[in-house]
Amino acid sequence: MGGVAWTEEEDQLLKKCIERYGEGKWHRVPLLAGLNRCRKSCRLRWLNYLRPNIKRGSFAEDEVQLIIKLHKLLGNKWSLIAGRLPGRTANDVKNFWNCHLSKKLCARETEEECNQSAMNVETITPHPARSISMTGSTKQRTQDYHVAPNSLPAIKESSMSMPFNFFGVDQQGHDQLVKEERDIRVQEPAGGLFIGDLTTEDHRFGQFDEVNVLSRADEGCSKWDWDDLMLDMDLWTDSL
DNA sequence: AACTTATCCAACCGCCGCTAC
DNA sequence: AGTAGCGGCGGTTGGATAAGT
Repeated sequence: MGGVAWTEEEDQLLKKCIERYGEGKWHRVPLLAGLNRCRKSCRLRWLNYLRPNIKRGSFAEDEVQLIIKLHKLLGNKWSLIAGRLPGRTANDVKNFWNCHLSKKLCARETEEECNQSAMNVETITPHPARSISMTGSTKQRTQDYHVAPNSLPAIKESSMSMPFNFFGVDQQGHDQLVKEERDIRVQEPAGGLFIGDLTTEDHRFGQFDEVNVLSRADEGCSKWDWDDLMLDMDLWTDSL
């Protein structure tokens, strides 16, 4: 291996130490646990191997698809990608990518490039059937999203009191307040971060070709980062 | 069976950003 | 403002194992 392998005894010592003192303060762990390992080794061993609920074994097809999608959006941000795959560690995801996906995708891309140039076909981006644009209060960013009805992700328990106003754009191009929502429910941290109440099934949205979601700047920002929010909008819409 | 090559993955290394002083 | 210490991250390494010849 890359270094000296951990023994069963060392694992037990580390596990007991974390159970007793909790995670964090890694600089103290070697001393507290009585281990002849550096803080980084202890942290890594815990995060990648000893931590409860770590999923072992091969990646399921849906996990693979999610990794590909996330990597497209985030690049080599393994910890962020792993954060959205319950039970998977950043190291697992990174290894899996390096061993399996990078080669596979590279081969596929080369093949596609050959096909493209051979056929001289122009790629056409489909026009969204219905779009949603979002504007954050702290980081201005607007983008159109394709939203298909009845295909929204499941909502898990969590919430943030971030006020949003839903504006519909009518046929004359005028904004109309459709809905005011305070509690935007989200899924976090491991399974992603989705806006829960943004639903085109809402009959009030049906009359509009476009819905704008605007946070109210006067209320400040929540603990969730807009980048996360936007990422999940990307994921959500990309999967449709 | 013996050897070589490829693949997997745990562990290490160096860097970065944050925080406290 | 500068610096040290820390946690965290991504890239890399190299031993173990599987697959191929």
